[in-house]
Amino acid sequence: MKSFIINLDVPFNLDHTMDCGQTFRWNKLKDGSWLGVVDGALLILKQENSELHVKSSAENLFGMELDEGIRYYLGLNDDLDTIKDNIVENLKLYGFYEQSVLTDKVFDLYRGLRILRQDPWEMLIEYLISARNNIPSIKRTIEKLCRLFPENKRQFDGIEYYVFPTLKQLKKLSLRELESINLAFRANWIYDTVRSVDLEKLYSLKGRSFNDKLEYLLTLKGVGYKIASCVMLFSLEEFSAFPVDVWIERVMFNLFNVKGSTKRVMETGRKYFGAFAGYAQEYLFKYFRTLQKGDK
DNA sequence: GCCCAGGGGTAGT
DNA sequence: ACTACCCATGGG
Repeated sequence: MKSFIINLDVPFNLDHTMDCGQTFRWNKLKDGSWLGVVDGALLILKQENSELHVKSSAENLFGMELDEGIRYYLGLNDDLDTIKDNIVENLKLYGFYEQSVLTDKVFDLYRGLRILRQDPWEMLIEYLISARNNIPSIKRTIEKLCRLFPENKRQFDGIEYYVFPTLKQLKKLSLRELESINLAFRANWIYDTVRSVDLEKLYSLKGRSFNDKLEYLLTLKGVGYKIASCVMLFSLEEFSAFPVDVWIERVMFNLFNVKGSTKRVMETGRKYFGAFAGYAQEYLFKYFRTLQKGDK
């Protein structure tokens, strides 16, 4: 058990980061702290202004010292000002002045929202579950999937939690067992994908080109442009990836008057927002979704 | 009962 | 390459 404080020397907002739709396994407690399972460890994070209070069940993370591992996971090394400027300038380059003003505003509104460095295998399965599904239901189903493996149960500081199943574990599940946790038509996809995915290949995609990443991901059953983009953006450090879901579809019609196939809208977003289109996507997703829902 | 949800596969153009 | 339709389930 390790407990310490990270002094934040860059803009960071824990609530925005954990509650912008990029992750399904972080949960907020009543006292304002966030609970998550990362690299097999339970992390408890609580932000108090520029202090990030950390409790961890493990001594290190991703083979790094805990402090360094958490900075990496939270994307604290990303230069948010440079990223915002890049996006805003790119929009102006294409003559989208009003859109650049809005994007600038949203970046200020949710200042400190960062893209996490999550696990590619976990993202692949979780976003397969996300297809034509709603966020509360996605979270419940992921939790049920973890609980199919009692051996994955861990305990720390009086809190019980489950680590995400390995490929080997999911391979052992029959189609019926997958269907038993309400995966519906997604059960077939997961059944096929766990039998065809090459994890070594998947992990090696980090550092490859956008097209190389996309090409491989699209070979997996149930993975189309949207899910591939989520895996790339949230776990393969592909910040030009631009996931288009029903919300972003509306946003893109709103901002650029484009509609049509996911591919077409995605390509438009990547072009107009530029190298960090994925960052723009996350901020806009949170902004428009919060607006429509009327909560918070 | 109706509608929708961080979509994708397929068959038909 | 693009489009229309279907896919199961839970929650409002």
